[in-house]
Amino acid sequence: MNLRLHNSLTRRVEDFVPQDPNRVTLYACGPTVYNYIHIGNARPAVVFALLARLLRRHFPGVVYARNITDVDDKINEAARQSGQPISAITDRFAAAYRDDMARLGVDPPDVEPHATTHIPQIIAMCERLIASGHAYSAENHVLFDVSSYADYGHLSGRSLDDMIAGARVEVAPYKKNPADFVLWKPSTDDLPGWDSPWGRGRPGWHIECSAMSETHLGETIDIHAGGVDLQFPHHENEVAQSTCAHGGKVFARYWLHNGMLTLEGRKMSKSVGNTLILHELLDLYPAEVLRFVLLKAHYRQPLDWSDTALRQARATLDGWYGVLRDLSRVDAPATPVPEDFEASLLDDLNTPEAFALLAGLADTARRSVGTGDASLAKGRFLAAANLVGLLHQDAEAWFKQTPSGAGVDPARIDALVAERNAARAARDFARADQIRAELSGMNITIEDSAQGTRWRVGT
RNA sequence: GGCCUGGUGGCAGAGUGGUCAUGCAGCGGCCUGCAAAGCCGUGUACGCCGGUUCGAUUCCGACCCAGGCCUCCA
Repeated sequence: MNLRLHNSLTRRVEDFVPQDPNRVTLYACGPTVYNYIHIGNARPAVVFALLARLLRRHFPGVVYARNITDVDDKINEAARQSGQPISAITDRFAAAYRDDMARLGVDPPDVEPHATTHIPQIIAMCERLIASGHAYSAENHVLFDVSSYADYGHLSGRSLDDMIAGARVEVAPYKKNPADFVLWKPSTDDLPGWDSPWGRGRPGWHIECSAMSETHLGETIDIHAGGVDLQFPHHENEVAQSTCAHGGKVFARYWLHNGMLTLEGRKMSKSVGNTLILHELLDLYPAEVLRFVLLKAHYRQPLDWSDTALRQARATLDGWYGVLRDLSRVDAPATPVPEDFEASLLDDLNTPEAFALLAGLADTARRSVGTGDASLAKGRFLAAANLVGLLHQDAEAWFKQTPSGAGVDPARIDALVAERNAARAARDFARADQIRAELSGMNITIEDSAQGTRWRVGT
C-alpha cells in the first residue's frame, strides 16, 4: 500500500508515513451546530471519512476525530432569536448533523468531541501558553502573541508583515500586535460562560480544536484536515497554539485542505446566502446522487453545484444500477476491491480516476451477463463502488424510488403493464401505446427487456 | 492592494513531454410492432503570447481571465 497525500505544509503530494503505524491519528474540523449544514459543509465530511476508511484498510489502529463546535457567537445569536436555551439549539443541530451524515453514507468518526466538554483542557492550555510567554491576558481576554512564534504564517504561506499590511479589521486596543488572536474572551451573564483565572468567559474558536485534538489524539497528530477556507486563520492559529503549548513539537504532520463548493461559480456560504441545505437536498435526491456529485471532482478542486451536475450524476448511476438489475439473480460473494481502483484512491484520493475505472468495471459486469464470469464481475464492481459509498441500494428499488412526497402506486402500474402486455400479445399495438402514454403521463417509463417488462420512475 | 489556486472537447472532469481518460449529451447503425434499455461505430480539447526541446496540453516566463484567503466560513 502506498498512500500519497497532498500536504499543504509543503504544497506537494507526499508519501504518507504515519508516526506510529499502530495508531494513525486524523482530525477534521466539524460543524458549528447552530443550523442545518449546507451541501458545501458536507464535502469535507464525505471526503475525509473516505480517507479514514482507506486508512483503516491498511493500518490496524486509526483514530478519526471530528469535533462539534457547540459554543460560538452564532449559536448565541440563534438561541437569542429563537428564544430557546443554547443547549436546545446545539443538541438539535448536532443530532441533525449526525442524521444527515448517516443518510449521506458518511462513516461516523471514532471520536466526536464537543467543545463545551473540554473547557478544563482549554483553560489549562491557555495557562501553559501564558506561562511560556506565548500568550497574555488583557481586559479579561487571553490573547496569543503571534510575535512569540517565529513560524507563524508558514502553513498559509503568508508573512506577518503581509498580514499587518493587509489587515482590514479594526484592531482591539488591548492587542499587542494586530495579528494576535483571542484564546479566551469574557462572557456577559446572559451568555454561556465558565469560571476561569481571567473571570467568567468562553473559549475562542481556534483553541477549541487544539485542546480537543490534544485530548484525544495526542500532541502530534498525523493528519489534520479541513476546508481550504480554514487554512487561515483557523488552522494557522491551531498550529501556533499547539506547537507553543507542546514545547515546539510538530502539531500536525500532514495538512489536507478540500476545495470550496460553489454555486454559479461563487463559494457557497451562509454569509453570502447562496446555500443549499443538505437536509432538504436529501429529500429531493437519492443520497447516492449527492455523494456522486461530491466525489466526482478531485477534493482539492473547486466543485460547482448545479442541476446539470445532479442530472449527469443521476444518469450515470442509473446506468450502473441498470447493470446490477441485469445481474440481480447472480450471487456475488465478497470480492476484493480491484487493485487499480484502490490505487487511484490512494493517490491523493483521486476519485475522478477511480470513477473512470468504476465505469470500466460496470462495462465488464454488463458484458458478463449470462456468462460464467458474471459472479466475479459483479463482485468486483460492487466491491469498488461500495468502497466509495455507492451502489448500496437494491437495484429494482433504485429505479422505483421517488422524492419524498411524490407517491407512486406500484400495484396500479403493475396492472397497467399487465394490461399493456396483454394488448401486445393480441397485437393491439394502438391500445398498448395508449397505455404506455398513460404511464408516461405518470412519469413512468417502460422497458420491454428480455427478462420481462420493467418500469421506472422518471424518463 | 498582499498571498494562493486554477483555466482541458456541447457539459462535467482526470491525466500525460511523443498511442486511449472517463461519464453525460449528440450523431449513424443494430435490436424492438414502435419505443425504452443495451450493443457497435463516430466527431470536437488542452486560455493567449513567447521560451526550452527532435517534439509541449504537459516544463519555464509574461499576459489575460476566473475563483479562494486576508473578517465568520467546510
